[in-house]
Amino acid sequence: MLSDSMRVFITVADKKNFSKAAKALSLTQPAVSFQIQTLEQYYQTMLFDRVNRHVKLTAAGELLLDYAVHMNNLQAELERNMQQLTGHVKGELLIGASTTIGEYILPYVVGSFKHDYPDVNVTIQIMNTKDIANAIRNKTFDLGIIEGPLDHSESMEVHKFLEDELVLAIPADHPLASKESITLDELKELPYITREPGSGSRLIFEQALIDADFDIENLNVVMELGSTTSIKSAIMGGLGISTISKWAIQDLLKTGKVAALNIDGLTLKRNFNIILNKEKFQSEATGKFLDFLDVDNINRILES
Amino acid sequence: MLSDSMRVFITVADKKNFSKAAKALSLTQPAVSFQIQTLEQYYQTMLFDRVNRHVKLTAAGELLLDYAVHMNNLQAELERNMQQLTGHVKGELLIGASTTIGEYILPYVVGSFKHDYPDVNVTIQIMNTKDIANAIRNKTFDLGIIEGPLDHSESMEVHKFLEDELVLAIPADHPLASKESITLDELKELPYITREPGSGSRLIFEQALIDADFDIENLNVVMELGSTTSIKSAIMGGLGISTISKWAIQDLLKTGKVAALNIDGLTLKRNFNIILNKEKFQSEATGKFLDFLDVDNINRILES
DNA sequence: AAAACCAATAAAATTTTCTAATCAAATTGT
DNA sequence: ACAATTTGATTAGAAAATTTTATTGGTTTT
Repeated sequence: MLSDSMRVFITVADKKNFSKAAKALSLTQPAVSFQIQTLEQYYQTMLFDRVNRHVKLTAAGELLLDYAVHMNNLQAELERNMQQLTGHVKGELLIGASTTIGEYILPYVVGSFKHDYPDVNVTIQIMNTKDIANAIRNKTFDLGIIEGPLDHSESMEVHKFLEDELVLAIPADHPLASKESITLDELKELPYITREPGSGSRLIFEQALIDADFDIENLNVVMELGSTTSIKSAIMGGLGISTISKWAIQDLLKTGKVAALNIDGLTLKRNFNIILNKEKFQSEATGKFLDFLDVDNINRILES
Repeated sequence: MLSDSMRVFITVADKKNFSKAAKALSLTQPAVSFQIQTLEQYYQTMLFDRVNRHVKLTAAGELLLDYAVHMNNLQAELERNMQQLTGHVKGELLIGASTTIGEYILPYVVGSFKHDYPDVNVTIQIMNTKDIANAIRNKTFDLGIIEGPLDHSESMEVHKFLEDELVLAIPADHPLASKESITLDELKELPYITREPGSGSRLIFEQALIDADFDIENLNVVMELGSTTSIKSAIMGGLGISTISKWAIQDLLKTGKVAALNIDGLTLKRNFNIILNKEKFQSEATGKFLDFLDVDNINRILES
């Protein structure tokens, strides 16, 4: 166990700001000031230059940080070994996830995981792919699950997760609902609800249309909505139809309220990917969660 | 900085006894119990088997000790680097020394050292060579200074320190006091005061007599005393003469109260040696003290 | 069987750490 | 230039943690 003052020091060095470090540690700023002063008195030297607007490590601060980080890593390693030895897995698990995964898949997975490992505190943060990648790079998050691929980057580890497929969601009482698939010509006639520009689902759909030499202008777009949930509501309200992740409409499919159709000639598949920072020491909780993300296990969970 | 509970844990693991660890840490036994319980609750496992009469590390305890020691070493290294960087040398310095060194040389050396490094807390413990060697092996002491050589041992580092010489101390008003040296025949007639059997000085003297083919029985032993100081008093009281380290009678020589004579045909020289544990990380205080023990420096100090 | 040893526990005292409230200095925006 | 904002230091009081004192119960030793 590292001393508290060291943990505070590492955070300040990271944030370069006493107040922000305090927030990150759930402390008040004076508490942080106090801990840093304690260290500075102990080592009889300034650890930070309090220069306008931000603080900067002194040479002594750099030296201390070096050792502090090293000790912190040792501590993490110890923690993992101890949990493996005793079987008591615990700690924090921070996951960054894209919308569909975070809203429609992870809640069930985490529920099941918490059943097996009740002392692991799981936090799911829903963000876009770029922010997730950054948080993984920073080691702020333990793992990320993104929709689609990641621009290649050093020190990132990518694992395939589930396969996703956009399907055409149609209200169950719609005349076309009984079909297996429809053609692009049939699609043209239907009132289509689209996601906002830049959304991953929209990009996939439009790219597939381009690949199929279909002019997007021919779509009968009746509405643009900013979230999967609002699109689902709109479909249920009979306002139109849309292409949407099969995972996002599991509930509606099960209760028979919507039908999922394929569109002839369009491939709307993509992969969900798990991303990790190779250089981050993984806690036992992260390790167990990764084991848990095994596709067979996930299917078992999502079916029940 | 290691947390307090870790420091307590290391001590208990070392002493295998809560109460003794408490004493070593200047705490009470319940405080130690509390710290260990805190760790055990944190890791959700027993760290010690409380078995009759002593405590024993569990597997989890062994694991923790491993990391605790590693972190402790890192901390010591950090401390040294920080002190080198800032120039603020401080901390504890525990020295084990043989009698003559501890009583007649080190006090002056330490006085001078404290002048240069006031924040280093120096403790001199006077013990016999065997105990000093053990304490160095245990890493309980930072360095030892012994009279005579050390039975060779792995992981021990030996440095030559000052040269010592036993001289015949005679009251200044004695008829022979004006001579440079006396013969063994002359010595036979003088009332000789001896140290207890097993004493280093006595061994050296007797070995020299054997080497010179002189029968010890021929000595006119009038008294046996257990310390250098008591022998000095006895000599001053005119009760007899004795062979004694030249360092031990510096004061009496300077004030002209005794004379130091050589004995023809006897070599009564030996070396003081500094011993260190190669595997112990040396603090900056130890490093600076070793620099201080440079022979030229010592002579300078002892002359003033 | 009595004495000695050892760790656990409970409650009180103490020390350490934290928060709330303010302050002063520096920066930013207008 | 001036008000608003940001940032860390300071101080007093509150809260939390650690430690001590005192005591108990279980072993082992004598």
